[in-house]
Amino acid sequence: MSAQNPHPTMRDVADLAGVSPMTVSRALHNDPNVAPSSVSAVLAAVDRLGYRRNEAARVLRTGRPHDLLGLVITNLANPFYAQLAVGVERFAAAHGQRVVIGNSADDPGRERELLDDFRSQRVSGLVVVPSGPDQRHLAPDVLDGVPVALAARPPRGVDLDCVLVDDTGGARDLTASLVAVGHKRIGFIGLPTTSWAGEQRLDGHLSALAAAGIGADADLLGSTDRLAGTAEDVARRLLALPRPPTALVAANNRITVGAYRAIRRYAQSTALAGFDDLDFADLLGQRLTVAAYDPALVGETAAALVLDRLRSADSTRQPARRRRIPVVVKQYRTLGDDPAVDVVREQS
Amino acid sequence: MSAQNPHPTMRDVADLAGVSPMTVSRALHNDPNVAPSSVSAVLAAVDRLGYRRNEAARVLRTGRPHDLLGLVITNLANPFYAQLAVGVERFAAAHGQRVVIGNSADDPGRERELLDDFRSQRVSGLVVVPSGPDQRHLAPDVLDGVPVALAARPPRGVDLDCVLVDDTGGARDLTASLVAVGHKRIGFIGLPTTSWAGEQRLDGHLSALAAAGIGADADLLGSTDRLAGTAEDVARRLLALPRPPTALVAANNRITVGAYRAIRRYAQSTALAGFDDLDFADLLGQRLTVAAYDPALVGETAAALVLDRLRSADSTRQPARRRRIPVVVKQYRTLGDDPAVDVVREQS
DNA sequence: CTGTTAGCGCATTCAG
DNA sequence: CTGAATGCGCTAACAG
Repeated sequence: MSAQNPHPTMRDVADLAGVSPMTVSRALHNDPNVAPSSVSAVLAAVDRLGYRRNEAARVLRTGRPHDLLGLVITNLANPFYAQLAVGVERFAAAHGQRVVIGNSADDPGRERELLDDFRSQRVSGLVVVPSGPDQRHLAPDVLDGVPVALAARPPRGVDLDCVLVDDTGGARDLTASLVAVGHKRIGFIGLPTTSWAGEQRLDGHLSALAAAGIGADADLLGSTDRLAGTAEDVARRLLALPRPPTALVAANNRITVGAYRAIRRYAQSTALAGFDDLDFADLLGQRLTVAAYDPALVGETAAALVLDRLRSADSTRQPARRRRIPVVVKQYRTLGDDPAVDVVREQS
Repeated sequence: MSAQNPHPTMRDVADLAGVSPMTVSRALHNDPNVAPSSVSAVLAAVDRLGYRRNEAARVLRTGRPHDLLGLVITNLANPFYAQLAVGVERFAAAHGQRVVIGNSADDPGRERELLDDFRSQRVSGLVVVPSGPDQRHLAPDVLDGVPVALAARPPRGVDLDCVLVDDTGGARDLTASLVAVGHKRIGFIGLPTTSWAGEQRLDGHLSALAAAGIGADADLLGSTDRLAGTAEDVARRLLALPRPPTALVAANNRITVGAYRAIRRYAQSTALAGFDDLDFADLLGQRLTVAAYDPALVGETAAALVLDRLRSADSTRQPARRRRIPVVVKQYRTLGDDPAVDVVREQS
């Protein structure tokens, strides 16, 4: 209860319990070869002193890493990555591991700093959303065997465990859902093509068109590079074409919102489909189709890959594994679609 | 480059550099009393071996805590707390501290576990979003002087540094903004009254009414307890009153969305104001007033309080401090308010 | 079942 | 400017 010695050690506990430090250590590790009477004496002393094992000493002595996972994320403020972090934390906690988080802000230099830090801390494993063009600095030999899994982006320049979203399949299904209801001129607003997801989602879109026998019209392919302007600008430009599209596909949630703005203003009959779920989708005055998946599952799966490697002895020898997170297409109706709309008051 | 000895020590570096471990230590600490030639020899050896200081050994030896802040959060999946975490991480990183995050899921038991863990890890400070009815377990003496700051919720049963949002003032201003445009019958949908923010926001609402000389009508006060049903249900009930309110105030973002649904369906002319900002507010088919603040600032401020205490020697002696995060009222127009609406295509 | 010995890697202290 | 000795708190490996 009362704090006198700020950090009592095993010695202190041992003295109070009238045993040796070794017995304390054993008792605290649930070693069966300790007399019950000793155990209770130790526990009592621990309680009285407020003793807490010094992790640093334990780590130093055993040479084993902390039960600590390092998570390097590009942007915790983005709900997608926040959810991913939730998934990592959840899985880690369920397996007795803590999580240290670092924000790389998509800066490869900062990413390296964080990795350095984490390794100095002797983390037992790493989950990384990589930011640079290449991940050779994450190769098993340079990491001295600390297991790592990439999340949301694929390894480049080296083969590593990774968890990816089914971008291509999701985008294909999204576009296919528009084709299925008769759309033939479908505009696409993509991410910068330098981004992995951007490339994949464009591929998916194009393959859906090809499968439907619709020729790709270059005029209908927009993207939100820095030059092209905001998603809303790009959408507006597409809607202003001589032969405008009857539907728009947006490559992520932010783009979907931009496209929505443009549609509401300039061409309200245009259909809209977007990658990523929107939790306020039913509040919009527009039907919306989305390609949805569970970002937390990405984190959970990545953590699972890391912990799995941690458990298996010859971790370094196993080949890199890939996991793919499924994407499903969902339709949202608007509030206005509800037959009950405008029924006004119930009683009154 | 090549990894041979998985964890080279100072000894290894010293041997390779042809100096003693002590010189390595000094060189790595930028001790001025080291010959430049030794420094460069050490640095070269470090680089060649991929040496990295063992934090556990350093911590053990110095007795000082890690440069590590523990963050206990109730729900990382909630954007509010995710932003708060961003703020903590940002401030910590700017001051050379890492952050360990744990999700308590609002469970006081889990919170204690996490705190225990963090203290075993010898974190240098703590930021906690407390979940229990009382925070005596965070008192300075039971924490042996590890500085702690509460975020988003006030201390109970003990006086601690804390950072709170100006719930009362924000709610007051929110309601006042409705009064200012002539509303006299204003419905309020609150949080469960057991919640700190719930209480404060209700207070603010009532004080705005009182200031305007509007008597509080109990019929117009709803809340989203478990019994009362969802926010949408409560809103609908208010709108169905014999003399329905002309405006609704929602006590947080989720409630705002529920109220919005009810208004769109049953009483579209009702004005709406809500606590918390909504990043898609302008997409709704309804003008909206919100009481907005910066959640990341809550985290930053809490981290600042902790680090400040860390720096000052006699930290325990200082009285507990309180910081209040300002809340501002913002008006959103809808897309439909835009004069450019329905201008259709630009060129065509 | 229990205790003793020894050393993990580093930084403080003191002596060159 | 440099090095040798010492011990932080803990636990593996060995005695009892």
